[in-house]
Amino acid sequence: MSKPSSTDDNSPLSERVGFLLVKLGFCATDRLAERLAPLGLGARHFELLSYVADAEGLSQQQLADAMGLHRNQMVKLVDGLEARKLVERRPHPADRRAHAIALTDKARELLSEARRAADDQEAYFTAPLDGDEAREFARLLRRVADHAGLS
Amino acid sequence: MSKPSSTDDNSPLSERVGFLLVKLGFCATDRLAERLAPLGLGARHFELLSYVADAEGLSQQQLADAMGLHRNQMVKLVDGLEARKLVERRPHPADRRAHAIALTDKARELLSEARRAADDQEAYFTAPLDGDEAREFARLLRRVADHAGLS
DNA sequence: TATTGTTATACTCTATAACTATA
DNA sequence: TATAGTTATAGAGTATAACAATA
Repeated sequence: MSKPSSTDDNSPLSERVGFLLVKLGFCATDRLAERLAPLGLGARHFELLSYVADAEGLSQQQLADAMGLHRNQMVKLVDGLEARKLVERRPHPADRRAHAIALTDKARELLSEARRAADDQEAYFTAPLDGDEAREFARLLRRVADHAGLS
Repeated sequence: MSKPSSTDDNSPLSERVGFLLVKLGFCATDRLAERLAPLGLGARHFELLSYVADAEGLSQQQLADAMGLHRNQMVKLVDGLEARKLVERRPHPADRRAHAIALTDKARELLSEARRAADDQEAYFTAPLDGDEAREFARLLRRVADHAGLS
């Protein structure tokens, strides 16, 4: 008894779910980067700004954990955004080793534009789907992502 | 009048389709790499072997086009597989500049194992879905990928 | 003149270790 | 002793330009 699968073992690579996820992932990353480039932001910058906007005052370590990065990588990421006056390293109220990362007003404005860029990228991928399909696609993606521990 | 969307502009990043595609893509790549590692293969090697299995005798340039790579990258990729006696560079029947890439019997055996690794990776992602949902997920993914020009 | 395979180079990303100041 | 931030370094991966052989 084997569980019925949506693809058989000899179906071409280009139709397999696991492989489609890989390819779509690279493509989605590229398309997002394209649309963010005019704003001078990379996908990582956008992600970080979004996290900080959702929860201001977190430490670099906490942000790194949330984004699945090592704290070493967070340093350069914050360096870049701080140099552009988009985030500030403030003294952490509870731990003098840590920085409390905060958004500037300039960043809040830029983030609005970046969200529109992300809307645009999303629309590009959901374009071939009608309303119901797009909602179902989003629901299934969230469920799969959740199960894979991406939350 | 704006088209109804599956997500509104202020929904958290982690629930947005565009971002889920990015994150799931990285995760799917990692999980595939994990399962292929015991076979000594990277995701790129597996992809190349699969393409060659589907159409033997293609040139490196044609394979590079199919995989969305530059021909320069294909050289090292083929080098690695040739060193392990998984592919052969044969004289191309129609163009003396080109190589006709062929699979060895050893590669055909390894490819069977690699496909099982890919099945395993796929099962990991579709685990939270029931049969109907998995089929619908695959259908939607194919449609989106197709529209994004990944075929 | 254009194309295939190749090499070399540089640039970006990422992974790791080590240091400092705090806890 | 462990943790937050930092720095430096090495490795993988990627992008580009150039060259020889052939079309």
